[in-house]
Amino acid sequence: MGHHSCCNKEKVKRGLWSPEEDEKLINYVTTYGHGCWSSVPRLAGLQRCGKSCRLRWINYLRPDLKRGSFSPQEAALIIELHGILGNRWAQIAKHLPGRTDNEVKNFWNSSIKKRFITHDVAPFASLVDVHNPKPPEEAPDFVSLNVNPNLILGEQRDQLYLSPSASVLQSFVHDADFKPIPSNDTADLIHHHFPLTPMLPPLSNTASFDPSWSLPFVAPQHDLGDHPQNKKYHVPNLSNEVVQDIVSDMLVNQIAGVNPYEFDPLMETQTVPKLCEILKGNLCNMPLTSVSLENIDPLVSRLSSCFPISAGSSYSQDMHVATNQMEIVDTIITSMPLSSSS
DNA sequence: AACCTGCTCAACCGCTGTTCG
DNA sequence: TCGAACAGCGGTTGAGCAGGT
Repeated sequence: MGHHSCCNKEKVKRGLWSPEEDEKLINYVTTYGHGCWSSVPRLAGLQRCGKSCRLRWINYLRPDLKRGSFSPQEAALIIELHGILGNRWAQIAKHLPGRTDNEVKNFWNSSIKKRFITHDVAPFASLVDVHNPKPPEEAPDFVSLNVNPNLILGEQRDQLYLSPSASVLQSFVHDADFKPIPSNDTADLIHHHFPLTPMLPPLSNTASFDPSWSLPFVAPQHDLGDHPQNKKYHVPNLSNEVVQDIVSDMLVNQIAGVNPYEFDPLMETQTVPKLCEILKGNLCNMPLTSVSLENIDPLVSRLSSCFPISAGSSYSQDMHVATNQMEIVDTIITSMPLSSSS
């Protein structure tokens, strides 16, 4: 098990980087550029291999790196992209400015993947499912809908059609306050709740909006039509507002311990701590004194609409419920530490 | 207080693809 | 065409930490 060729020539240091080493690397790269990485350690006066220097720079020292927890938008996009690209972390990271493949991979493995493993469920279908869809009787219930044809990663246009994957939508439909329609066709169910809407730019005036959310949005280029085979993939296009709402609902329902309908394995446990951090990160970006109703309005408005009115529930959408919702929001906010991330 | 367990994430490993002489 | 050097990627590891007992 030999080391990388550049590491064999002389004794090199391993393990965590010291601040002094970081400083040397930063000084060298910012002054001269990295050039050939194998020569960087010698020229920068470091007892490291070039590979280690490269990794340290790319994953940690690069000035354009974003720090802190993933925003709900980023989380949603990672889930979405992973459904299409699989474990191609570098490809996924390219769509997340300031994030590294390592970061995305760690986030996935620690926060997202586990909930699927826990329930022995394949989180997303691959592209194969698009091109070789199984007949309905062979396909698992949600797999055929897990592929989102509205998310287009076209190199020609370098633009995305962004809409949540069907799995996310299904989770949303389960979790939010939607009255199920009597249909076994989930696409119909989704379409019932999300009439086709053109893709809109992300909201820029909401507290939960992440300024780095800079993916270009374009109107849908085509419709998959009514062909029966296409129908199963015909997920409506959703505005980014709805994407944000979906993630907010995922957060709120779980944080509040709300389970409006039946137990949903896709939405249970494991992701809660991390998603709490995401919400925390967004809210804590505001000065504490400004955490007012106005600032959290998007979240509150979703709370108002998505809390359960299920059979057997005594809740109704009156002021009492609104008060309870606000108490929960307050609880969430006040329970958060003042700062997050490293 | 001590120990255990699980989680996070920086760093490493080993492989593949690309470049260049 | 070939092989060495290099860049880049995904999988894995392990130190450090937090929370539970």
